[in-house]
Amino acid sequence: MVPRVPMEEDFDSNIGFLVHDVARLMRTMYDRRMAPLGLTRSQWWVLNHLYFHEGISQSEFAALLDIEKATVGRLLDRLEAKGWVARKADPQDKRTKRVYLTEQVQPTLQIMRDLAAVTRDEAVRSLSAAERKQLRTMLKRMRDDLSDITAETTTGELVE
Amino acid sequence: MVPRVPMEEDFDSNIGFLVHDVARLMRTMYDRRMAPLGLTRSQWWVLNHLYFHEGISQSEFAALLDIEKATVGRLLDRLEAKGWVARKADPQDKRTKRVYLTEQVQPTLQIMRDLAAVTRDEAVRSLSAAERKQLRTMLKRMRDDLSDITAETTTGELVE
DNA sequence: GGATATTCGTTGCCTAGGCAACTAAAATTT
DNA sequence: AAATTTTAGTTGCCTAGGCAACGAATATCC
Repeated sequence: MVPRVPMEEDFDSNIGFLVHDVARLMRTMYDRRMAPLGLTRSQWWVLNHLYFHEGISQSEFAALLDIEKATVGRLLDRLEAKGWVARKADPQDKRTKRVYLTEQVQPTLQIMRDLAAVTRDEAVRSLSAAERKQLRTMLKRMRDDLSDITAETTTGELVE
Repeated sequence: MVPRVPMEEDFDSNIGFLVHDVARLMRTMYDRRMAPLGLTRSQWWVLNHLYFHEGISQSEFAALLDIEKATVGRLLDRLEAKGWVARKADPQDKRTKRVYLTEQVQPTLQIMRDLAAVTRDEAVRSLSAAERKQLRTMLKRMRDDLSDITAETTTGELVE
């Protein structure tokens, strides 16, 4: 039996939709600002992770980013087309491809980080330092919980 | 001059990406659970708003949801195809179409709300009541700030 | 060692969302 | 009143993301 919540008051304060909304607004802002550089936020996200995990396989990468292999593959297609990323065959395993950053992406990466910082600051400009810290903590806990649940329901029974 | 933040430590705690991640995980969970009912979260979002604003025009609707007219239009296409929504011509203005819920969507709406509540609870299950309240407050402030900035930069000069 | 499982990456098909360009219609200016 | 501008909605093209199915390659299990 699910607890019934009165929709009318809960509507605008629904955490799910608030998160969704804030994420969408931030994404749009990032993307709009980064568009002149020909880079989306997701692409930047990929490049940044790659910076710390050069030579990772696509499957490992998908697990790391917690997105589908197909999504990673297509993100890499676009990045490779722009010459920012290179896929190299693994000598041990003919199935796997390992991913590397190219030289020419480095300057772009730096600009991106700076632009991202600006946008991020705008999003949290009305939050105090203490609030930001709290927010981070809460979001991390939510993310970790959700990751666990996703993992459970993906690899096994659904909800019951 | 943009302040430089060391990426390594900031990476996992980047509020922008945390929000993005949590939003994605919640969306995926919602959608997965709602898939058997043939409804996505965005569609449910639209239907729920419509419940409180029957007869709204598509442009007003886009402004209300803070998404593009094109996006609203296509969401309505799918919902109309499923018979959950009806577009009717405005008698005063031949350009505008007004949107209404159909009868047969009502039971689905109720089920959706219950399912959504379950998923939402899972996402915040490790947060105390006080924390949830704080989180809501902060997210609202972020959303409102971002909305303002988006409105500014959309209708006028960019960043400078 | 051969049959079966699993894994890796791709492809196809779906929704969602943004931006830009367009048409029709209405509103405003001159 | 005619010309211009604005508005409403659609369409096209793009990225992102999920799920499912697939072929090739590897692992595992008799």
